Amino acid sequence: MPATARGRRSRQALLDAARIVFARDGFTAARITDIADQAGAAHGSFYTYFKSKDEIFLALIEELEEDLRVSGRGESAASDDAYARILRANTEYLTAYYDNRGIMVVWEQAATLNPEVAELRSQASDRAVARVVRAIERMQAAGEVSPAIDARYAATALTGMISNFAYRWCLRDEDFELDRAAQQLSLLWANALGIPTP
Amino acid sequence: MPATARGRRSRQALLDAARIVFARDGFTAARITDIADQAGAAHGSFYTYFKSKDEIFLALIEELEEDLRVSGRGESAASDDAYARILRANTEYLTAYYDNRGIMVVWEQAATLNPEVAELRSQASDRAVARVVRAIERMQAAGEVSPAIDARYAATALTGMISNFAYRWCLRDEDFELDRAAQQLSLLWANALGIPTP
Amino acid sequence: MPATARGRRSRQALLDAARIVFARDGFTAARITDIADQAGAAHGSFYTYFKSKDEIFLALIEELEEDLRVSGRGESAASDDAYARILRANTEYLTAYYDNRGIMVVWEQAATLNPEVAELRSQASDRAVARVVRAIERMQAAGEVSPAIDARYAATALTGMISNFAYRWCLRDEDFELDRAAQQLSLLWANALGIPTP
Amino acid sequence: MPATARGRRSRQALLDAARIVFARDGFTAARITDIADQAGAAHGSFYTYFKSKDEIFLALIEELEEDLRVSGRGESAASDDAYARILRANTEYLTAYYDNRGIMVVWEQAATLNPEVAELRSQASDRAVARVVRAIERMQAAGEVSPAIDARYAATALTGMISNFAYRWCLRDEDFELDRAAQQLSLLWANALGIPTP
DNA sequence: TATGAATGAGACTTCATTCAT
DNA sequence: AATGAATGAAGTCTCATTCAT
Repeated sequence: MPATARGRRSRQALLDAARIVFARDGFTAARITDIADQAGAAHGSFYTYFKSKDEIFLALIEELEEDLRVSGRGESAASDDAYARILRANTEYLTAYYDNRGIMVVWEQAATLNPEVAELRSQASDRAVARVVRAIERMQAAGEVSPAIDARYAATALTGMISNFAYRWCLRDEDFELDRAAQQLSLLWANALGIPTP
Repeated sequence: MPATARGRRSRQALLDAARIVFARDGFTAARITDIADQAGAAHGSFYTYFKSKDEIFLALIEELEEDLRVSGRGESAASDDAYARILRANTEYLTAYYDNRGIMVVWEQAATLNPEVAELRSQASDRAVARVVRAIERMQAAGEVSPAIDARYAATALTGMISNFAYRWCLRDEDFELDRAAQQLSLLWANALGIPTP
Repeated sequence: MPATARGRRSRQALLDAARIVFARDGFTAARITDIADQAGAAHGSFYTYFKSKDEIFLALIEELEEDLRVSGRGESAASDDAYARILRANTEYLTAYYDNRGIMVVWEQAATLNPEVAELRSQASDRAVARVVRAIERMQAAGEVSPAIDARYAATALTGMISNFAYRWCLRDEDFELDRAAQQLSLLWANALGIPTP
Repeated sequence: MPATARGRRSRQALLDAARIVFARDGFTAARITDIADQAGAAHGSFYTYFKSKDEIFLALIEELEEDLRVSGRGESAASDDAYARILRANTEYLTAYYDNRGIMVVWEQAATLNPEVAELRSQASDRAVARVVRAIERMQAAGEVSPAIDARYAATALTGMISNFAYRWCLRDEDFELDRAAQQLSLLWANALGIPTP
């Protein structure tokens, strides 16, 4: 981290610029020059703060995950039933994805190009899968979900269903509505596991 | 198309080489030189048959889709029930994806880089979604699926669930088993729509 | 020269094609492939008859000069006065240039690129200059042209005036009229040398 | 334009190098590499300042025209008669052409290859023609030049006579003398229009 | 002779990264 | 810290010419 306030400002300007440029041009097509220009900095100044295009992208993703995590901190009343929890989680995810759709789509792209980005992407997925695995197993223990369901397969499939839906929606700007999507996806999710729905 | 048999052989050799190189190196890292080398041809010969890396990739995808379509021609006994049809379709899809996993994963990558590839990818998705939309609507008309389900949202979500599962499985070589995956995914799919399962 | 009639036909087809392609694309941009295509021949057949692009161009120029020489054989009545002879020569030159304007313009271009073509071009110029030098000297001997005129400078300048006019006219398709141009240029030419005009 | 003095020096070094290389090798044969080498710069540095060979050539021509314009600013005493003015203009033109003969000859070549260069070339010609047209019309109005002369045809022909003479002279390094050429060409020019000569 | 595929030298251009000021 | 110029590796593509059938 830069020592001076001025340095921190410059670094942040580059990060903000990178978010815009990556979202606009994609990972591959984005050029260091463009990011520096967008930040109002000289070409060479970029390297004062980041070693490479990959590095700034990783920093950007970290910042993004921080944002997503904060926005995901909805108050989950203990009294919520299973369906309500699913609905809220899906709504939050879709909202966050849509709000950051430019960079989310590029993240998927960058993950196909850079192993470290791929690793970050995988870890995020894995965390989500693990959370869902635990939830399913808890419900199976409580007799609320059939033992015929394999928690790991199901968690992978269902989280993938949500993230892929979000990706397609945002990538091609398809005509879906946020609330309806959250409701329909949650319905499918709950039905798939045999959880009662309203 | 080349006029002589020799020409057709050369072209095919380049396509075969491209499949290997793309699967090994990814779309971006693959170089024309490598493809020509792999095909045992001179550098310039590549350009006798293809104008660019993008063009040969598109040709490769067309060939691939042809292959997938052929392998998808399973005999569907009229007596099949809904679940059996879902299971067979999913099994076929996962099998084909796995058999071609190298190039399938690169296809996803290339789709993020080249608009024409993206278009092909989208069309393939759209066709699958459209098929499932029709099936759901038919079952809704027959009272087998609840009218609370929005066919378009559901078809997008469920096909996405399958293809995303296949992608993650093949991308990271995760420890899933083909038959179990097909069975679990089909179970989730059927449950989600309220279709009876064994 | 090809031994068989078929061979001679092929060679001529290539020459005709070359004239079209060179006139259309210019010397540099014209490709062997295009010439062969235009002639309805295979790419490789070109080399049965010509060693290179330069060679076919030289052959073409020879053919062209033959044509020009034939068309320049106007009957020059002995009774003609000097102005009439000048007018006829200029009219013939401009007519021939205009009729072959596509290739004439390319000839000028090719002369800047290929030494042999430049040599041919120079020889043609030199012949024209030499003819005019002789004519001026004859007229000076006869007291019809002032001895203050240097025949070599004048002949170079006046033939250049005509050919440059033709070049500009045809290159940019400028709005000049053949008869008026011939008349005006001849008037300038005759005046320049002090030869009586009508 | 470069922001720093160092940048401007580098750009100028490339322009100077280009002038040498183009004059030596011609437009087509000149390579970017050679220009960079000649300027003592790295290959890639060329592209810091110019997008292509065409672009640097155009910049070079602009610089050249600036030079020519400056050198053409001879003091024209109002007392000059028509012949004196013609003689001075021709002397200046031939001098400038000869001094820059290397690049002037290449300019003619490049004009046959690049439309933008051709356009610049044409504009320069057109300006010269327009100036002469006005001069002739003025003299016709004053009764000094016969109305039988068509000003546009004559101006095109006479300026072409001069420039073509210069071109041939410099292209083949023909044995002409600057002063004698200027005097002879001016004599022909004046005679052609019926202007009194010494 | 005709064909069309094969070859490979050679030029151009991009842009991430380094460096001098 | 900031600037902007300098570097050069790396890859693409063209096309005249050669060759095998």
